[in-house]
Formats: sequence, C-alpha cells, structure tokens
Amino acid sequence: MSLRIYNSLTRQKEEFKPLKGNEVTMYVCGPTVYDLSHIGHARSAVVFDVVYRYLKYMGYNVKYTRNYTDIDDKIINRANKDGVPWNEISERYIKAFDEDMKALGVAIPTECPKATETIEKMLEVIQTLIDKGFAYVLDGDVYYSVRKFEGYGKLSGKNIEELEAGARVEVDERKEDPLDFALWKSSKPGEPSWPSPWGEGRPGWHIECSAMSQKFLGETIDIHGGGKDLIFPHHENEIAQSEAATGKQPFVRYWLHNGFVNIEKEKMSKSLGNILTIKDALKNYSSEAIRLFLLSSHYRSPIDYSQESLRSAEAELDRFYETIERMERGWPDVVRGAVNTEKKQNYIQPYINAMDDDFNTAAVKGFIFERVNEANRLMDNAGKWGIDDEFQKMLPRIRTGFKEMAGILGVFNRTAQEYFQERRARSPIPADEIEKLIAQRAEARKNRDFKKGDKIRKKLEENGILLEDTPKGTIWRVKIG
RNA sequence: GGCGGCGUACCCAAGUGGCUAAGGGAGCAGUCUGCAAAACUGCGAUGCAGCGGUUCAAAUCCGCUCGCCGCCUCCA
Repeated sequence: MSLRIYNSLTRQKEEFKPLKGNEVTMYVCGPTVYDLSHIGHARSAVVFDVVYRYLKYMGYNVKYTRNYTDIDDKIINRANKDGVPWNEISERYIKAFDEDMKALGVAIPTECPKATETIEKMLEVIQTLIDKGFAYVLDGDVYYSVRKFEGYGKLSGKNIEELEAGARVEVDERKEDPLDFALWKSSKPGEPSWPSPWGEGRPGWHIECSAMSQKFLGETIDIHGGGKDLIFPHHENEIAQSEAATGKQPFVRYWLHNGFVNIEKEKMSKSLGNILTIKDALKNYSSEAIRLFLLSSHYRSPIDYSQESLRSAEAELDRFYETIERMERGWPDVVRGAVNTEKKQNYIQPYINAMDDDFNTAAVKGFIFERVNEANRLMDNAGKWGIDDEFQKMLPRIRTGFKEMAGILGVFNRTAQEYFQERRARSPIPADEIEKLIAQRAEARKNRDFKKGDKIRKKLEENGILLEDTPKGTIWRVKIG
C-alpha cells in the first residue's frame, strides 16, 4: 500500500507521488489576521499539521508554507473601528494565532510568510499577467481577465456562463467583465499602500498565495490545502493566476480541502453570533481533547462541536492515559522492552494503512482503542496469573505502536503523569485539601468505619472529584464535564 | 436555478463489492471490590434513509424518492 489522497480537482483518490523524488512541497492558506482565530481555523491547522507530520514520517523532505494574510479590507476596517494603525491589528492577531497554534500543538511550518513581505513577488507576477494579456490596468487597479484563461472553473466545477448568470456581486461597471477580479487595488488616501508600476496600492486577496507559493515552493507544488469554502473563488483564482503567469500546468498536483466545523448543529457565523474562538474552546477543554475531537472524523466531513462530542473526547483521553499509567506503573520493565524493527513495522501496519487511505485519522483512533482494550485484558490476566510470553511480547509492541501514532496525530503523546497532572490542575478543589480528605478516609477505612469513609468519597464526588482505591493506595482524578 | 456532499445503533463514528458491519461515549447485566471506581466479560444495528435494479455476492455499484447540509458573496 501507498499513500492515496483525495484530490478536489479530479474528485477522486489518487496515489501520491511527489513531483521531485523525495521532496514534497505543500502550501496551506493561513488566516486573515483581523480577529481571533476560531475553531474552524483550528481544524484546518490541525488537519494539515497531521498531513505534514505524516509525510515527514513517511520519510519525505517536506517544505511547508503557511501564510498570514496581513493586508486586507477586513484588517483596514478593523483598524478604523479600533482607531489604530492597520499593522497593529495584523500584528496583534498574528501573535494570537501563533499562541493558539502552540496551544494546539501545531508544528511550525517551514515558512510562515506575511503577504506584506511578498509584495515584490506579487508585483512581478501581476506584471507577467499583464504582459501575457491576462490582466489589464484600470485607473490604478489591475484586474484579471477571467475569460482569457481557458479552464477557469475546473476546480470548483463551475462554468463561466452560469457564473455570469448567477452573479450576485455588485458589478463594477469599469471592469471588462463582471467576473474579473482584482489583482491590485489602488489605495484611497490614508489607506496602507505600496508603490507599484500602476500607482500606490495594495494587493488583491488571491494574488498573495500565487506569489508566495511560487516564491517559496516553486511554480508547481505538490499539495495545496485549505478549507472547503476556499475552493471558489479563492483557489479557482489562484489556479488562473499561477497557471497563466508561469504557463505551467498544473499549478497544484493535489488539492486538499477540509470540511467545516458546526457549533451545536449550526453553522458558525457572525450573524448567529456563535463564533467559537480557539481561546474560548481552550477555556473549557484541554488542547489535547480539542485536537482529538478534530481528528475523530475524516478531515473532509463536516463535524459538530458540541459539549457531548468534546466530553466524549475527554473520556477517551482518560481511558487511554489510565491504560498507559497502568502499564507503566505495573510493568515498567516489560513496557519498555525492545521491539525489533521488522516486528514493529508489521505491528503498526493497520495504522499505516488507515493513514495511507486519505489520512483516515478516525480509523487510526479506532485501532488504537482496540489495542487499549487488548492491553487492559493482558494486564488483567497478568494480574491474576502472572506474566506469560504473550504478555512479554505484546505489551511493548502495543506501547510502541501508540508512540508512533502519537507522533503523527499529536495526541496521546504525553506521559500519563503529565496528563493527569493537567487534569488535576483543573480541579475545583485544591489538591492538598483533597489529599487531606483522602487521608481521613483512609484512616476511617482502616477502622472499618465505612460509613464515614463513604461520606467523604461522596462529598468529593459531588465536587467533581472521583476516588479510586488501588492496591497501591487511593488516587483521585477530576470528573469529566 | 447551477455545482458538490451527506444520511451506518440512543449519540459520535470507521467501513465504499465478499470474514460474525471497527472503535468511543451513554445504558443495562455480570466478574472484581467492604461498597465503589477503574478494568474485563456479556447484552445492544437480522441490518446501513426508503424503494427498485445490476451481481454468485451490495451499507458499498446504478436509478428513482425522501430528508439534511455546503458552495455559487468575505469566510477555515
């Protein structure tokens, strides 16, 4: 088996083969930094983070670029509203985005260029488009002439005539065709601007990605990702710009698009007022739970952010880490036993097959929990009858498999101690107070005063603390929800 | 109106031609426990929206119907 990826352009799964040997070039549309990032941005970032990690895991040398759109109407509007310079807005939200990414454990791409740092390349591409007759200048604006590009609509499955008929955009009468889009916008007084051959102005939205991908990754790139909503017009326009400018097809060999995040069954939108920022989500749930939730369905499907689904993710993490803790506490030497490479490869094959099938992280999660069950069963038996060959053999393999996948998914990758420490940090009652009550309960139990002991346990449970009596003493954890 | 997608148990979700339809959450019962918790075991879809068709064989392919959603405008 080898990696197969669903390509939005051809609408089918295709075997993945990089253009150049072992090197993979990948570009993902980053955020427009005019406000805090929301859970939808988180999904896109996490999904492509896993793609990036998996490609590296497979041994590819991956060059991954994710941009910041730091100049745009929305940023200017926000700056005017707040009464601050435009770049204060973009810098503020780039910082916020970086914090969010760090919190979610998203690896830093090879390059994170800002649009405003790539103006020169944009001017170059625009000039080429003008020279080749794909763009025209109008009073300091430059427009792309959509009809000149044969194949416009191939990604989104649209045809020009229908677009024309259904055009809902207010038509700028000066444009040669209502479908034409801006490559360069002349600036009004007081607006941020850069010098250009056509006068002071700023770039249109679509041109930046064509310019940045070309600058950092070359004229043809292997993978281009983004949310499904970017297919039209953004990615369609990128194709038109890039392929027209370079004369090379395809601009992108594999187009990947992730599905949306709904909130309690509703689309996230400003008008509904249900935008969930990453920071707000992190107030209620751990980053690992959020990440696991995001990877629990296939990346192309829509998913629903709800209290129930996030609690479910937390319950899964609890189950996973309790198993890990049990393994490492009970049989540390066995768990750390060596696994020979050939056996390991064999053993993790189901995981690899799932990832190879268009990054099926949900199936990977399913397989992990099959192994969690197996590990617990083995440990139950070992506890009863002692360890046998099967136990010696399987436990290290299971643990190794978890570690391999944890590195790719970016979840299940902590130690049990770290995990439970964080869970305990969310305790509604101070830890020392809990410890004190546990000691009191132990004393009562020693005196066979179970009534008193149970009362303490019940009181703690009412406050969200669960007790577990183990052979090695009583441990506590924070209840989910 | 055009384009695309989805509908699998109480909830989430994998499976897209062929073993008893993964896994998680919730629930019930049992083992363990002073009692619990955790863990384990068992129960839970005779069926994959409905109806037809193709096939030796379909949740999986084809057609129709119903329901839901996304894009077509800035949007991850």
